[in-house]
Amino acid sequence: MRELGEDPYPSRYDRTHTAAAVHGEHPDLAPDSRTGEHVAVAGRVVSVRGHGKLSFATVRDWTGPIQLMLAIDRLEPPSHEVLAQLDVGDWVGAAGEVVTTRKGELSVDVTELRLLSKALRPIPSSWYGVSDPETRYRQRELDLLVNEDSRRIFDVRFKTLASMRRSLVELDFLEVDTPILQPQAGGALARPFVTRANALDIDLTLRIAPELYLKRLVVGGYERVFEIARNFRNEGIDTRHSPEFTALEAYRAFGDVNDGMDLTEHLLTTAATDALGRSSVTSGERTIDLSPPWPRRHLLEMLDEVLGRKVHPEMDVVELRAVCDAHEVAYLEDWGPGKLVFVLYDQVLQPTIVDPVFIVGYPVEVSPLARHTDGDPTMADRFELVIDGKELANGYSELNNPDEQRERFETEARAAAAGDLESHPADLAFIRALEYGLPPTSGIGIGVDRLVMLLGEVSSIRDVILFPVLRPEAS
RNA sequence: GCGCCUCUAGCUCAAUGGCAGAGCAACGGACUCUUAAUCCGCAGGUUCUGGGUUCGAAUCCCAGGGGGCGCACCA
Repeated sequence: MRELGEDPYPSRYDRTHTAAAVHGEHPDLAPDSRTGEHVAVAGRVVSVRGHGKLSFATVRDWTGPIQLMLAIDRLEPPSHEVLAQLDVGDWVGAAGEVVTTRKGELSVDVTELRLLSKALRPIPSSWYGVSDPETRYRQRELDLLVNEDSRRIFDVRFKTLASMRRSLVELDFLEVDTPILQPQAGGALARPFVTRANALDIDLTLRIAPELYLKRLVVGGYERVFEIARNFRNEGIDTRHSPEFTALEAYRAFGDVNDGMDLTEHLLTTAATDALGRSSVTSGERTIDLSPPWPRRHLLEMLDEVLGRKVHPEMDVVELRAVCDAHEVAYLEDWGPGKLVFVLYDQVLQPTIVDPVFIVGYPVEVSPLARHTDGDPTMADRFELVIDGKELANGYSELNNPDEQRERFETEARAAAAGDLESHPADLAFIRALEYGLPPTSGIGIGVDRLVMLLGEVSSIRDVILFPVLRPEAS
């Protein structure tokens, strides 16, 4: 191209129409018509069908494909040379009249074809695509370029995020951003990544959850806040866990656990409609109905049904261990009764749930930041949303009594001191904030990646994260 | 972390101990209504890496690397 005086990487192109706009303006043209309308489109060449003096090419922009008709006697110089050198994968701009072919396909009858960027590497076969998972994850740009289904999944992801953000803003929630680098991890039980701040000569941890900072903002007077937070947990990687993942957390002053369920249901059902245009998804052989309202059931009542007997975190650990044994649920010696009740739920009850259910009431022992239930100090006003056997969201009436919070933290700090890498020392700055007064508050957290997995109908979290963490390629 | 599977041309895949191949893409040519265009021609390899067994290894064995899946921990 350079020999012909054509720059293979020009600086700009004046596009007048996207592919979708051309199709949108001419939905029902009869075959072999001419519109007299001239447009300039631009996109990546995905297919070329040459016929000597007449060629067809399909270019795709981010709204979809449009066909170019390239008749040698209507092309103006230097378009002939561009066409002669054209490869699948090149970016081109094409100007000409909107027409339909004899077969009826809407096309641009090109008079000027410009090369916008040359593809030096060949694009994989459009028929077979790229299926090797390693290539798809390492070279996501190639995956997106070739695989329609990959584009579909990320379309679902970003529509879901946009929908939830829109819903929250409409409800007067303020989007905020809180620290990712934190002096001390908190807000969840998880092993953090640790990094070094040279200027301060201290270690910092990457956040495992934004929860404590968001509640401090509510103390500061922000009555409705949310953050779409990238969290980092230094733990195992599998089809449901990524070292970095996205959580949506929202806090609303003066609300309780029921308001949290209302909000969660609203956000998720709206997102499903906005992203998919329907309210059901499939998972393997099963069809999951997402239409509201979703049932709200008490945890202990459901456990009673599935276990055939009552359990409660007030019971003796020996008795609860016997229940675990009877259902082949493994446990550790140092687990208290609340943790045992929780694992019975997690192992026995949760996998049986398909359609959405809000399960309400969790042991305080496994809910260190949730307000305890009035009249029962061993249970917390907390819910989890379970869909298709998986936890998609959870939330609670926030614990705002600083003395009780301090006691809960001290329990966790003892575990940390005993060597538990997922437990953390008491966060004294958070306790101090509670001492200034946190109003009654409803908080929720939604696992965005898992939600997108559900809506996008894929089974690996790597399929919903653009660039998942992988080992570096060998040099 | 442990177990199982996998790695061959740019992509998708054959070849199961006996000359490393096909389709698509690329490259050269023909073709004015194609859309997985068609036709003719041509080229394409560290079979992930290293070692071993064998007359002979993509194939069998050992070690290492990447990836996938499952189990354990977690959301």
